[in-house]
Formats: sequence, C-alpha cells, structure tokens
Amino acid sequence: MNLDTIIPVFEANLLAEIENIGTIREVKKGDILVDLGEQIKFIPLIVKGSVKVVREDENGDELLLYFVDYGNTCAMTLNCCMENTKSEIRAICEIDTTLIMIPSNYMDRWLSQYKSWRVFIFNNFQSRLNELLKAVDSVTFLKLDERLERYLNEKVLLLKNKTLKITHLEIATDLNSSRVVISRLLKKMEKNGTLYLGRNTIQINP
Amino acid sequence: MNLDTIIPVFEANLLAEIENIGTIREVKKGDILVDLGEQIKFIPLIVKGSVKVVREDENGDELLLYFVDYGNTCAMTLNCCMENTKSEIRAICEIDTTLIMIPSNYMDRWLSQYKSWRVFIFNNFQSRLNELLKAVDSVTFLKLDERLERYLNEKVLLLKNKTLKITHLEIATDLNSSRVVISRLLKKMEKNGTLYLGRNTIQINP
DNA sequence: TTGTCCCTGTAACAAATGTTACCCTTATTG
DNA sequence: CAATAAGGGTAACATTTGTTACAGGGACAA
Repeated sequence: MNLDTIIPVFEANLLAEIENIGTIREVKKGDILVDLGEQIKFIPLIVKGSVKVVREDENGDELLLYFVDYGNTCAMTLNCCMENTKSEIRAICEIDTTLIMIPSNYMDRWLSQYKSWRVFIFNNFQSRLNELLKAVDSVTFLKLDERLERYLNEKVLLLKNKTLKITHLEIATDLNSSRVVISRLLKKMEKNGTLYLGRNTIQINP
Repeated sequence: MNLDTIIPVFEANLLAEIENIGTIREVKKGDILVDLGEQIKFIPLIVKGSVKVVREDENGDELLLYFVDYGNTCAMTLNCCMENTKSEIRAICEIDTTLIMIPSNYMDRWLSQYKSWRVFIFNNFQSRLNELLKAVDSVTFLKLDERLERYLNEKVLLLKNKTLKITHLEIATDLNSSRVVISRLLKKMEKNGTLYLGRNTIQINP
C-alpha cells in the first residue's frame, strides 16, 4: 500500500514506522467501527472510504455529527487513546472502508518525535472541532428544511453521486427528526423541482 | 504568582519558561477576549476567573457554547495558534479574569519538549470536544425548559452563588431564544417553586 | 399466490416555540 | 421633578415540528 500517496504529510521515518506497526483493517458499509462506551486501544487512520460519526442520548435518539474522510482520523477516538476514557460517540462506516490501526501507546511517542505527526493530529483536532461547530450551527440556527438540504448536498459530495440510495427513515434518524416530517419536506422539495423521489432513491437535480 | 498551585501539572522547567515568557493580562467582566474573525497570536492560559465562549451566525443570532474555567485554555484558540486561521468563536469574560499570554510560536516547541505540556494541551482538546458535545446534546435532545434549567444550574456552580444577577434577555441570547419565551418559562418555574424572580435577579431554591 | 414487511404519501391534530403588541414598574438621567 | 430607557408580565396569534393513524404499493419469502 502506498501510504505516502494517501497521507502525504508524514516524514519517511514515520511512514516506515506506520507500515511496520499498523495493521490493516477492512470494514464493510454499515459496520460499527466504534460504539458508545467502548474503550479504544487503536488509533484508526482512514486510508480509503468514509465514516459517519453519530451521537445518541439516553432515549436512543440519534444525531449525525459529521463524516470523516480518508486521510483523516477520528479526533474523538484520539482522546480516548490518550486518556483511556470511553467513547462518547458511535462511528459507522458509510461505505466500505480501509483503516490502519495503530496501537494507542504510539500516540504520545510520535508526538514528541515527529513534527509531521503533531501537525497531523492537530489538523485533525482542528477539523473535528470545526465539524462539531458546523453541527451546532445547523441544529441551532437552521430550520429543518435547510438542514435537510445541507444533508443531501453533503451526501452527494461524499458519495460523488447525485442519485442517493437512502430511505426517508434513515434521513430522519440522522437529523433526529421523524419520518413523516422528512417525507413532507422532501415532497415539497420535489414540487419545487430541486429533486426527484423514487422508492429508496432520491435524485438531486443539477 | 504561584503558577504551580494553579496549573499543577507542569514540570518545573516548563513552569519557569512560562513565568519568563508569558505576560500577565487582566480582563474585566464583560470584556471580549477574542472575537469572531480575529487572528490569535497568543495562547491564553486562564489563571483566575472564567470565560464564556459563544458562537454567532450571519444574522447575529448567538448561542452559548461553554465556559472555560481557570487552569484551562481555549482549545478553539489553540487551533488558531497552530494554523494561523481566524477565530470561529467569541470569548467573553464572565467575571474578572487573569490570563497568562504565551506567544503562539512556543506551542509546537513545548509539545515536542514537555510531556506535561502535551498532556495539558490534549486534556484541553478533550474538554473542549466534550463541552461541544454537551452543547450539541442540549440543543438537539432537550426542550427549552430543560436547557434553561441546565443553564441556570451551570451558572450557579460557576459563580458559586444561588442568586444570579442576570436579565431574561441575557439568558435568551445565550440560549438563542427570545425574551418573551424565557420570561414565560421562568414564571412557570417560579410557580413550581424552583426559583424566585426579582428585577435583574433570579434566586435558585435549594 | 398469499402473507408480511418495508417504504412512502397524506390528513388531522397536538405541542413547542417564536412573534407582536401592549402595559406596568423601576432605574437613570437631565 | 419629568422624561426616558430598561426589565419584566401577559395575551393573542403564527409557525415549525412532531405525532398518530391509515392506506397503497413494491419486495420477498413460504
């Protein structure tokens, strides 16, 4: 595997270490990578695919927080690695995904040793904080129809496909809403001509 | 100033460096420490007092994200230090506050040099991510009356005083709601006996 | 084929929250 | 003192979102 083409920021020495120490893990679409309350002992570097991170409350209500793309890692799990605390989030594979798992005890060692590792980790924290801010913004400042639009657009970008294979219920779950409400809004958008609805599919118009 | 009693985790060498390099800054209640879009060149370590961090959208609508207490720093600003990007948030002093300002170029140097600095910085990221998660949870899963209760309880803890000097409008702003709605809910809570309302004051019952 | 489950559409209604408008009181300032 | 601004109470109404209920159609297995 050519890591340097995927995660291009690392020094040669660090790349070699990663290839030595890390183990490849393949995860299928829909699989749960990290679950709530789990103890995390490996830093997952995404080399291919995409993962969605969701939050859940005591009642089982869910909210999609953000997606983590290849070339990144999940800052939420980084914390757990450092602190040996339990996961506050659930990470689900959005599509088939390949990861390199690094034992968490290398975290601190590499931080002192490799500048590029520090940059990588901090960039990831940065991204995650910004994604969380975006999530807060959406939930706080946007109405549901705007959130829905954003959601669909993100999906299109992520999957590089204007025809989404998804049900209204799945959307409702991601947005912490209810199926009826989402169907209602989607129907309105179809009437506006911004998309076309089919069974299990939503086609976004150009 | 006895830093080691305030931020007890640092090694002696690092403490000495901080005392040499850092400059003390005193900020008054209500002052804006960092504003949206600002470039940040100093890492602010809080040694006394408390700062509230808020988010604002294009329309000027606001939302309180969390409070940062003494012994901590604002991870949002850390990012800016590392990345030289602009602040995504506004930081306002909740009470009179004392800070040590560290030029941001020491950030990376100390990360490679001092284990305790790494721990400190990562703990702060951890805290900030968790605070943001809490903010998301509140806005997403709680009704306004529950958010209001949480808000009041946090204030009480923070200020160590059951009698809050605050107006309904200020609360409404922090919760991104409107004054009328907050007044309504507060009145209901007064009728329930959970608090007592006066002009500019709310007294939380034990 | 029949039965069952899942997906979607729709209507009627309920709850939560926001908006507007108006009034009264208190504090502040000239 | 009068004038003004700020804080708060309340009512009436609008909007957004959620809930419940039900019906029709497609997918799929027995």
